[in-house]
Amino acid sequence: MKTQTVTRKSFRREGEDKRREDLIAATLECVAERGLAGATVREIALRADVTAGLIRYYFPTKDDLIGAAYRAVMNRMTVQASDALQNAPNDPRARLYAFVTANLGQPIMDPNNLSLWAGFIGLVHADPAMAVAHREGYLGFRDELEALIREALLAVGKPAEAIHTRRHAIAINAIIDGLWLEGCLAGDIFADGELADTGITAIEAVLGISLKAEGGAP
Amino acid sequence: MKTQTVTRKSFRREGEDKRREDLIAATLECVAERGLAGATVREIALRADVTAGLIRYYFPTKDDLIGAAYRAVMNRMTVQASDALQNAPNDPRARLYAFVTANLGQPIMDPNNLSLWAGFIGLVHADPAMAVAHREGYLGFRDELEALIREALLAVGKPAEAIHTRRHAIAINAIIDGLWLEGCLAGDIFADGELADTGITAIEAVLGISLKAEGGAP
DNA sequence: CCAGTATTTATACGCTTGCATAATTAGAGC
DNA sequence: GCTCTAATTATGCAAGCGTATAAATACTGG
Repeated sequence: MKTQTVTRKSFRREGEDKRREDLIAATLECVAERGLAGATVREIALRADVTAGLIRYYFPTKDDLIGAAYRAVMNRMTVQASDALQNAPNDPRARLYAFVTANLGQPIMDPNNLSLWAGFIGLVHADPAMAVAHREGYLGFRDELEALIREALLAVGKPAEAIHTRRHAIAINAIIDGLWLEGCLAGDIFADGELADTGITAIEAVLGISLKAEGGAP
Repeated sequence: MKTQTVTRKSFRREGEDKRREDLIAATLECVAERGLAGATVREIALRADVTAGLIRYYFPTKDDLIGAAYRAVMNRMTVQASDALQNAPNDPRARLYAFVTANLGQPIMDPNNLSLWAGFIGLVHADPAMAVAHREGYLGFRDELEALIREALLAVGKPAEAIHTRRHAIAINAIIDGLWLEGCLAGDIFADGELADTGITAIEAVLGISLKAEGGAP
């Protein structure tokens, strides 16, 4: 008769996609709470209720997991912004308005997102693969923004040549990024909606059109 | 007769300030080249041509050294921007112009600076001491900017009440931060001076005044 | 219900890390 | 030139890291 001296952790088998998602989610939790350095394989495994060895079964190396997590964050923010567009009215100016305010409010403007983003950005300079991942995300965002800007300009009968819309996209992207940063880092010193409001006002000034009321062109 | 079996590293005693500066400089090198994770006490000591133990003689803990390095970076950027102000003409609008372009050009807009900044920002959320250091730097920068904005507005006879200048400072700070970010991350895809130019144009639009030519008020 | 396999656990190894502490030495002051 | 002390080196340690690999187990298809 054999006594059960040690008990092995019971477990359930999960689909590959589910596990990957869980592991990425656990990684994001770690980074958000304790910085990139706090995202150790053991801590990640603990949060995912899994043993450390399993991580390597799904991700060849820890850096692969980290990279996947980065892409997940960026993708999530992109999707959230796109969702706001889906629910926006059909008017081009209203769509640009919705896009901007979505990026400057919850859940995109969140300290956790910034921690994640900053931790990864710090690696961009050293890791070429991360650099590629980042550039793609940045250009994708800016292109989407530029399209919105063009349509908004055309809607009020303003010229919208590529040379100008590119410049506008660069500037407005900067406004969004900058305000997003400020809000993530010190959201408590701003009134609710103040940053989104500030962003809209600044963007209206840059484009020379109104985004809220009717009638922008003279 | 005693043979010299092992040779001990020869060294010179240095002043406390000099050593601290050297150690901070070595830290910044490490972070810039290989990210925050690459800044280990041993690597830092190597670059400073010193043994690892000495670090603890000047900084109680590694985090203290990291924090000091962060403050040094921010301070350096602040000083460089202030230098640009010193050499600027006395006209308020020219001074704001100089401040903006200085922050959006070399040596402030540099990938290394971003790596350092991002690495540290990633810690802000987890480490209260870093959070304090950051907030002080941020508010200091914004206050300086707000003062420049007020003077520029007054110079052209525009109203410059605190409620408005604060908003302007928030927006323009965002423009500068956002463009600085873009330039640091992907400076190669922009023409020389393009970002500074874009920034000036956007800021002029936000304030409704010209910063280059004479005569801004109607 | 049984076998086979993909998934998961468990264990261990080698390395690096930050930090402590003892031994040494350069340089200042008398 | 001697002495004393503060600055520096050298050595070691315990903890935590990522990764490798073998053993165990839950599920799938027949």
